[in-house]
Amino acid sequence: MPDPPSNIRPLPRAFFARGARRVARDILGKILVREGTPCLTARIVEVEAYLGDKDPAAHAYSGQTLRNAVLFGPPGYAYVYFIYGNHYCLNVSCEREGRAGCVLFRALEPLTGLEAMAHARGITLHSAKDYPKLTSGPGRLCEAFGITRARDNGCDLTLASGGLWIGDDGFRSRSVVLSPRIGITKAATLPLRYFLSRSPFVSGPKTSLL
DNA sequence: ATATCGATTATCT
DNA sequence: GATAATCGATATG
Repeated sequence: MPDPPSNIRPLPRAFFARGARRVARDILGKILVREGTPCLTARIVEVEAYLGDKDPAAHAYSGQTLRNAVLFGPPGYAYVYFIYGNHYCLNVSCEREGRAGCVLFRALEPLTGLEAMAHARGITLHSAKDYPKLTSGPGRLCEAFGITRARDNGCDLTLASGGLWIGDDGFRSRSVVLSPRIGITKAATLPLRYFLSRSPFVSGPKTSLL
């Protein structure tokens, strides 16, 4: 059974046409969907906001290049980049054309298609304690969903027909907390990482600020 | 639980 | 030529 996402509606473009911090906070609890057989779905539990050309930690900081061009386009599109010679990372563009804010996906709670995700990750699921190894971490979630730059960069994440999209099933997030962003050296103290403090699928420390 | 380190390549200086 | 929005393995407390 292909697990059709019957009660999941795509988020409208207007959702993404806001500042990266608000999009980051509100996108927690939404669902990342990869159409296919089976359909892969997972709830977003950890993200980071990147603020565009004023943010020293953002890829847009030094202006537009071929690599980061999607960030300077309209909101709601996938920016996928390759890092450390090994991993892809997924972002969604925010704000509006010419404004390069975005949100980085850091961790998901897998909902459907877990065996397919495990296969894509090259691991075997022995018990529930293996589930976080599927999608906890920016590189891991991309591997689980088969996300690559060649395949998904520039994809419209508001279109269910696009193969990769972001949906809302009415879930209301509890206990959203903030912390500094992970793995960066510039602007490393700003509290721009958003996560659900109750979720066991969050990557990295669960100590919050504020 | 936290710390350190090697792998591996696109992108930019 | 240096760097990087990471991961997995290893070491140590």
